[in-house]
Amino acid sequence: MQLDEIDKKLLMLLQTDSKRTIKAYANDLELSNTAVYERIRRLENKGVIAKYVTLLNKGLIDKAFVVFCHVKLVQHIKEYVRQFEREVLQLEEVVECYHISGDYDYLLKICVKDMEAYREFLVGKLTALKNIGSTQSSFAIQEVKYSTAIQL
Amino acid sequence: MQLDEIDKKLLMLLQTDSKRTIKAYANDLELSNTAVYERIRRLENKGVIAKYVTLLNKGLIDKAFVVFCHVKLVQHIKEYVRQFEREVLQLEEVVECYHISGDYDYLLKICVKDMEAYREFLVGKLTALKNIGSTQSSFAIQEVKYSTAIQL
DNA sequence: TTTGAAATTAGGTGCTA
DNA sequence: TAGCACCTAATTTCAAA
Repeated sequence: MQLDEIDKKLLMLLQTDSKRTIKAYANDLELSNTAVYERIRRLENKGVIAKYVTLLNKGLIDKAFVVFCHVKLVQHIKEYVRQFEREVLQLEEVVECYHISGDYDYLLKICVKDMEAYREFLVGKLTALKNIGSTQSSFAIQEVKYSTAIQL
Repeated sequence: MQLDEIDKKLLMLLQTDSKRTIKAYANDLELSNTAVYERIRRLENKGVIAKYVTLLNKGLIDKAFVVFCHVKLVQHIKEYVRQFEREVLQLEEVVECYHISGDYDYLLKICVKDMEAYREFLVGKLTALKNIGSTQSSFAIQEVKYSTAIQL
């Protein structure tokens, strides 16, 4: 997918705030309304723009307790791996999950209310899954940076 | 902040897709246009709704190489810690950074084009910072789950 | 530039503390 | 009676062609 400099600037603006008017983006880019409108349509159709979402303040909705959990599986048979990944998708507390290189197989980011809620998640849901070997939890002491924007 | 069941449903809808019309949310919630409009306004003013953003498809913009980097500082004097955190905020490749418990001090999530770009980031920017002790990088083999939505 | 649709505002009702 | 959440309807603004 080829993006010119205007596309990149536009995408940076959209990543920062998706609720401004097209006219506002057009002003910033020194383009016409229509030109910007068509670029956005094109970027949506090509799939570069994946979705428009609302971000919440975790502190105000009682989900400020963030934990990173490294998970090791017992066996790495394709079938078991697939099953684990399918099950993780269903766990509402898990906001991110990556299959990673290194000592552990997976890294999960979990958002819950507090330590008690995390314990319930860990004992009642995560380690209750088949094929989980060991886990190691790191607690977020502070969120230094959180961004959904990718620099272009 | 007190959220009733309607607020929670509304926030789930907004987290999933922020570009639908108010009428559409109103239909789903079986409320009037105005009632939904005023709830959204209230949630914005209270700060529960932090912002509206556009999410991009990392694969289509050459930033599909995701790395988790654990960082240990040499010294933990408040001044040095603050400086490190200030500098991390300026690193455009770093999309998330958490001060965490455990063997390492920080966990960074980094999005770049490829291994070569990561090497340049690591050598040219991250380990060039003052007070960095050791780092350990884990590469994302696969993104199993990525969500900005928090379950309410 | 125009037009239809959407967001926003205005004005009023009923419930609850 | 004050405050809140909701309604319908009028108005303004914007996306879309």
